[in-house]
Amino acid sequence: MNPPRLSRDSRRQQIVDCALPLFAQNGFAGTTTKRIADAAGISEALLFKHFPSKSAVYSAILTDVCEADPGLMRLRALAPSTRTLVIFMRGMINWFFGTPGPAERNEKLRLVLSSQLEDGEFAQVLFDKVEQHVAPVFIDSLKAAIASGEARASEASPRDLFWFAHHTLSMLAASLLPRVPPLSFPPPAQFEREVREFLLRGIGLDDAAIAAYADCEMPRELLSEFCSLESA
Amino acid sequence: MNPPRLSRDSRRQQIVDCALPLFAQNGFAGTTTKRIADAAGISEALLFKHFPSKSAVYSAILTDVCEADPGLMRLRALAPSTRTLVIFMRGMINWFFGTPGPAERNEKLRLVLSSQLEDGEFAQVLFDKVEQHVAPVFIDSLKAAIASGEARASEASPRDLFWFAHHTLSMLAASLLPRVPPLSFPPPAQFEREVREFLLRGIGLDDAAIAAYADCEMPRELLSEFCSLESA
DNA sequence: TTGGCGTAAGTGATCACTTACTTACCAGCC
DNA sequence: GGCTGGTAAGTAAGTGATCACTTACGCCAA
Repeated sequence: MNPPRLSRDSRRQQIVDCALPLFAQNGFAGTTTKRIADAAGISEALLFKHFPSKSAVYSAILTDVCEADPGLMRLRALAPSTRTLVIFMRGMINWFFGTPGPAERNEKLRLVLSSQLEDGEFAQVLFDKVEQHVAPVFIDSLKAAIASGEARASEASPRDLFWFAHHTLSMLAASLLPRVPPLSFPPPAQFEREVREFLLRGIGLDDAAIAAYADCEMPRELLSEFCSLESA
Repeated sequence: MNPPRLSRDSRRQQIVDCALPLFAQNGFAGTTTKRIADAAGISEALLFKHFPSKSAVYSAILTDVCEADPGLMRLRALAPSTRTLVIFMRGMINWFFGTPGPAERNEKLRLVLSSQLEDGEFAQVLFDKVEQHVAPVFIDSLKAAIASGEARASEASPRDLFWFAHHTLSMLAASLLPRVPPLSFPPPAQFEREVREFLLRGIGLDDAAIAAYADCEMPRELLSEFCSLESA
């Protein structure tokens, strides 16, 4: 009958887990401590035994989301090449629009957008991580593609091009967040082809190279790596 | 000594004008009716004489922002061409990053992002307007560019390509919203060149055409048109 | 004189957060 | 094993502040 008594750590983690979707859905101001406590199945008093303030819960969520540094070494181990570049781009598109349940991804998107509407601190931490761990794969491969003649050089640095592509995908995903999306796009498979071509052309890849690697399959393991990786 | 008594319409408009930056900055839940009243220099009671609820003020803002249908006819009157396409793209980039005070633009950006984090209704209305009044210029010119051989056809429809470009710019602008932006980019002039090249390449424009129209000046009047137009 | 602009002073509800208290668990001692 | 005391998990019932929103009334121009 009684709910189980949890250890300090697991209770704290449970609160964070329960609060995450609430903050993501309703924003900081729109989320009440009562609703967090209810979601966790505890009293507000206990919530404040674990966290000194509502802000502390929010901060704990943000640092939590920034954790998790999975096997990105495997992706970094891939030799920089045009093929890796295309695989990378497909992986990134897949992360934003792919199948493995939009819940977690949408929560992160919402947190980033909320952060940008506020002080941007969380976005900064997250983008730093992406720039350190994700972007280099793209950058090295793009350089390799240019060197091999399969891509033209750009006005923009590979690093800037990475963020252009990343931001395009972020905003597209954001526009699909509402229950009734404000814009309609083609079905997933076609949509993926469209976006991929747009981005690969944008970063200077030649049409011949785009066509050549159009059907290279995503290594399954790498694809899943990518999903967890983007959360780094 | 007494504050001036305003007519119903002008008072109502004043309230909307004062509330807009508050909602844009703090979101719906984060904005209190007291702060709106203070910003307008009136009592809360008067606020509720003009609007039945806080939500009504918000709705009035959104419909207000969606109004204003300026001389977009002049832009539509431009003959569809590769040159018009490049001018259009520069105008769009300029609207997102240009000089005429980021205040108004940032407010609209914040409202759109907030809307996407909530029900997306406002974003839908705004995007509908853009698709009706802004996108056709782009679409027709891109078709013309393809027909003239200066652009390659894409997997994506010109309409989708327009939104890809628009979303890229939206997210870039959104990432620059926080006081301390989470990402740093080159100085404006260089940044504009980078983004323009990325987007024009992305929509399939040939490098030769990009270079050919690289220095075509923005007609001043059209540029300002564009600014007010994007709010349509 | 009177209709509508305008406000002072509230309303109950809900906010983040506390206080005072009970309950379960687990030592260490007999 | 039982008994027990200390500690931490957990809660009921608040706190004053602030929320969105009202009521009752003054005031001024037409």
